Amino acid sequence: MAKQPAPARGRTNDPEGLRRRLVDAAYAAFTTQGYHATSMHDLKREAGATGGALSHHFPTKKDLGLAVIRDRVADAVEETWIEPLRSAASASEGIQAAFSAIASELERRGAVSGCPLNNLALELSRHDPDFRAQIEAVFERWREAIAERIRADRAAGLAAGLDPDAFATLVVAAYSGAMAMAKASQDAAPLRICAEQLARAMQEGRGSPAA
Amino acid sequence: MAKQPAPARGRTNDPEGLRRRLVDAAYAAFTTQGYHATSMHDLKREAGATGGALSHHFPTKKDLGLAVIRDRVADAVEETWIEPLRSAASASEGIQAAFSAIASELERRGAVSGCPLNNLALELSRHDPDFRAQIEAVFERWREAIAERIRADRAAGLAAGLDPDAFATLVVAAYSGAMAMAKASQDAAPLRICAEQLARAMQEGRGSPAA
DNA sequence: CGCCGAACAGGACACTTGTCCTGTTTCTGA
DNA sequence: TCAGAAACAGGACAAGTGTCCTGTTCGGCG
Repeated sequence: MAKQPAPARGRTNDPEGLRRRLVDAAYAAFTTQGYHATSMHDLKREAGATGGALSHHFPTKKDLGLAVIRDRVADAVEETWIEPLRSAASASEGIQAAFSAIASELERRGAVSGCPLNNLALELSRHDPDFRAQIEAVFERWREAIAERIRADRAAGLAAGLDPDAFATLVVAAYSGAMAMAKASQDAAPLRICAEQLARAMQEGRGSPAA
Repeated sequence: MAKQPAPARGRTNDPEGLRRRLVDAAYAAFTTQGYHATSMHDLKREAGATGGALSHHFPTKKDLGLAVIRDRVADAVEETWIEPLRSAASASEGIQAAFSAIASELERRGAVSGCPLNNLALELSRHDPDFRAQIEAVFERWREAIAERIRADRAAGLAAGLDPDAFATLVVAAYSGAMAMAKASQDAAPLRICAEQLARAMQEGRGSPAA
């Protein structure tokens, strides 16, 4: 008499795993389609999760969005920018390597979804103060990593004409903007062009210190 | 006996006026909150229009979005970038003027909503091919105007070391990216910093022609 | 073994979304 | 003057939206 709604025999509790699948699905969807353009229903389906599970791990959509920025976007910046900068022979080479790797990756996959951080930044910065704070922190970490690398070069006698903080801001801005142009044209050319222009600026900046 | 639903006595047909109010409201909302975050209901209320009127002028939301890009975003780029470039004494001064005017405007109003073109570009480029084509056209017109101004300078013997097209790409990218950073930090500083770095690059580029 | 909280199932819920439809009013041209 | 089209009113509509709620099951601990 009592309803027995499919015993769900194979279920096994896996909090970390399910949470990871949810954040992965959300990261992919938010950074390609956008935050508002992605529905919770799609995420549930993509991650193979039910409403109850989703609600348990992330009570609101905003919680999921914050987790995406903190756990995925920050790592993406770390992986594509900060690590290459660390392992390169100079700031200039590290910057070129980062640009080049991403441009090649875009050309390989044939579509440009844009910079994950930038995508979420423009959509959510004014939407919610918590989002804004998280995003700003990632931008700042990125910028500071580049500036620090330039300072290291200066200590070694390179790039004496560059203002580390100011030029790092330019690098981040040029990359973000170039990616926006690349997304609009669905072509990696703006990235390659900006990389080359930045290289030229750094090369000329190797002279005497700035005013 | 027959229903007489408020005779609406004061009504006067004003197609152009109502259409303009609708596009104005949509431009303001799309560029500050975003396309998907803005509802048709809000736009109706803001523009003082009814569903019938909105549906008459813009059958779908996409039609309204395309009108915003074509009739407002393109004009905004014209006004804030192309005109200043035309009236300046040199490309460098025009670029500085554009950056400076916008940074001052942001500081005056105390909030950074971001570059209208960039906001819509990141949200809609991958959402719909028609949007992407419109946005790409605006980007290209913007970039080409800068390149053309640099070519004019070269013809006059200035900035001989600059590649007009490549540097114009860098300018557009730096501005777009700086605006994204400004939006995330709610501070115009990235704009001013990038403007100064671009000025330095142009100054150093006044030497011998590039390789 | 018994137990209890965490993990998850599955659907109800109220609300909003964009679009469309039927009328009514205004304007233009013949 | 008088159709007839364009401009607009106002609400209906289905299809979603995000969130919440009541159960059921798993897993560790005494």
